[in-house]
Amino acid sequence: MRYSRLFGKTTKTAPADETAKNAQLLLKAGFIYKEMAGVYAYLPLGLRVTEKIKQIIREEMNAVGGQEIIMTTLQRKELWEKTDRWSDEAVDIWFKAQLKNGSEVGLAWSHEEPITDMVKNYVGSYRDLPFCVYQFQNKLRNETRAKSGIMRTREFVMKDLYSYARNNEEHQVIYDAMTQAYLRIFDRVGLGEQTYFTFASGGAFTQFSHEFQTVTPAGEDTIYLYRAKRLAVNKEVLNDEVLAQLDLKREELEEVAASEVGNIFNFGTTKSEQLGLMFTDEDGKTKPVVLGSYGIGIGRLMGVIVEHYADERGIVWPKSVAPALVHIVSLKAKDEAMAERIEQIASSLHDELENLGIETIWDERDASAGEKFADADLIGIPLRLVVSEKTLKEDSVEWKLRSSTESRFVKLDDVLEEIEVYVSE
RNA sequence: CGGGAUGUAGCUCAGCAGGCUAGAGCGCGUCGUUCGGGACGACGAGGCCGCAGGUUCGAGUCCUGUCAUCCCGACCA
Repeated sequence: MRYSRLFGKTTKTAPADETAKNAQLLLKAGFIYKEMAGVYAYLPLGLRVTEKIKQIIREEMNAVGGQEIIMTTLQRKELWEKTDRWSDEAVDIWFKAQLKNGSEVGLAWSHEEPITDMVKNYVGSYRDLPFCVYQFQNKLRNETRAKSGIMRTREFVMKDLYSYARNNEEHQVIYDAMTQAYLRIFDRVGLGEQTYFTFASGGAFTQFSHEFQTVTPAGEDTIYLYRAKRLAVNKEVLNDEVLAQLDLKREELEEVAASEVGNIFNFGTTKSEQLGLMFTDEDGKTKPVVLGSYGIGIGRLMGVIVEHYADERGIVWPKSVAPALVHIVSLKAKDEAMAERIEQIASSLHDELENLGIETIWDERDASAGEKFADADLIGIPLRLVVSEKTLKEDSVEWKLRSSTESRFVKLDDVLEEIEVYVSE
């Protein structure tokens, strides 16, 4: 991708009405556009990152048997009435709309009810179970106060997976597999170290649900860490009884701010019973299906990655989710022949990398070195290669990782091979 | 939903005891000089001063309303 053709521009100043670091950086770097409070559009660079994150999640969900679908944004009122969640008193974040004929519809804030109702059409026998379906879909939530940039928004893409099992034992096997898959996901996007399996409020169905909380000052939640066991307890459920149950001592816990990047629930059979999702078991008896729900907010996860890795110069993307892996910067030269050679080397390097399937941005603008470096630092692509008079005099390019302050020269003859090694690491 | 603050150029902001034709920096365009960490000069384009109403000879400036944005709190499967 030629930088000069890239849709989206960097800016020197961050918008005054954004204070969250993630949104300031993503706006300055041209990854997102703010449509209104808590509603952001994704530009090419931002979209690439979300697609990388989604692909990682997709791979892990598929690996534990998830099958991807996509539900609808418009939802039927009657389904939510069956579970007593249609009224604004019960769920205060509803967006609702009307059809031309006057009937009310809901705009999806969750898909538990519709998906479970749909599933009824395809489940009759124990032979149809268990299974897991998931989607990446917009959630619309009429939050009274959006905040923290892209961390808490009114419209966002969520991966939500739903598991349907014959009994609690079967459900638990899936639940545990999902837990492991989630840990792999957070590990792969670069947040494994600081993301904790956290005991949280379980709602009406079970004592606990489990959250995946990433430790960050930008987080809205307060959790208590038990680092050695890689566990945490959300403040909302912390009491002596819970501590005893989990075999934790209060003085061993560490209070930190964290952001909830994932949440998994056991719904038991309550919702199935409310909506009439039953199956005939081997013994010929009719039983309710055991339901589990597993969510990850894509935008929030992206925001947390930005918050965690950014430095004073800008964003620093982990390789796994970076919008591109290589950022080529070609510099100007006084000498016309030299300028032409720089252009030619940079251009062919760019083409060769793209042909190898290595996403590359080439900053070929007629801009000063400082400006290009500043933009490269802001955008945060992992590997920066400079092609200039200085480097070509040594038949080299300058190799610098965004996460490091050091740079070195790599011979033109070796650079492709070194990049391939770097990319596959 | 309660409290606080702010709306002036694409962005960051200045403006005033109410008074000439509304300003700066950045960004943008043209030309020239520069050329490895956001260079410099010249010229230029760009404004329903959030919106509506009111007070006044006169409103970006005062008053009322309204909309929007941010922060704190409440809320948060």
